[in-house]
Amino acid sequence: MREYKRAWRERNAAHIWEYRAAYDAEHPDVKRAEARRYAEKKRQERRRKQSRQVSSKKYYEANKAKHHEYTRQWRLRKLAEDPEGYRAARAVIQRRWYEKHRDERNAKLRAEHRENPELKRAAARAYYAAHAEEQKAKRRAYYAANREKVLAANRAWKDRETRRLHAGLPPRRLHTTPVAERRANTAAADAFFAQQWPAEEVAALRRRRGLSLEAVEPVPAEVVARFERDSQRARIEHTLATDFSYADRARTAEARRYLAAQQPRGWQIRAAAEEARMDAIGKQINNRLRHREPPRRPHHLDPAAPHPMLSPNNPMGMNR
DNA sequence: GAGGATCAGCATTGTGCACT
DNA sequence: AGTGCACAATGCTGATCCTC
Repeated sequence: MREYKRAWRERNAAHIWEYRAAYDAEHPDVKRAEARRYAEKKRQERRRKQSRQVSSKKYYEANKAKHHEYTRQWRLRKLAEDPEGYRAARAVIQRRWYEKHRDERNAKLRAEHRENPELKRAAARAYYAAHAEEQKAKRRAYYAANREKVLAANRAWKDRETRRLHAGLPPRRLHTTPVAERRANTAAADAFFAQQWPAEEVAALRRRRGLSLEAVEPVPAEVVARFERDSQRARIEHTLATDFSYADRARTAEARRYLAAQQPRGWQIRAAAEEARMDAIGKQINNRLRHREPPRRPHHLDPAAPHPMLSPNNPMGMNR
């Protein structure tokens, strides 16, 4: 009977709709009352659901230990009943969760590792020590399977090293900063940038350097003129480089001649001197930041062993 | 080939809610 | 009041890739 009625309603949906609309138009008060009843019913449902949640939560909080024990037993039972099926079902659920929280979780793992890398390192060292041969065999198998890839990576590395040596650059050493050092750096930066200078101290500093406001000389007209010339030159250079309406060669040459004419006599000499001065500053900074002796950890199995990089046969020792 | 960083995946435990 | 289960989170281990 139910099925028959459902089919009938489906067949006559348009008719029912018309009939309802006509009835509602004739009895607006009935329609309103119906709407109110419906809204009230929904509200009640929501309230009931909420109170169920609250009481469930209360019950859970009151019987937490019991519930944990129950859940533990339930899981053991399920596992015993059907180990394969249970594991598979669980894996699906976990997979779902993992897909949804992949980035978040990985970020968390990275942060944890950064906070305390020793934990993981110690475990890795122990593992390597216990499975040295196995690991080496795996490495060899990987090499056998990916020989070209490994060789290409080695070539790329050697090329880079060669370029570095020719350019006279210091060795490139990537290393993470230990937690303690990171903390100290942050604290120092905070102390430096957040420090408040009392007005009288600022005044004292200025006096000591002959920078008191009264003593500041007006900027010489010549310096102002040079600054304005340089600014204009930079603007023109920028326009030439970016505005295609200046693509015409003759006009470009003309503009350059104009720029040259604008420069005061001897500007090339002065520019070279400035260049040399900037170079000297750059070198100083470079020297200060250079890693002279890159940090090394002793060999994890044999702390007395020389580092492979120091081996005369190791191509990586080329920078020594 | 050593050792580090990162990530995936399984194990374990905790939490909350629907349902009986 | 109690059960059952999905989702959430963390622990632990090993795989893979990277740098040197």
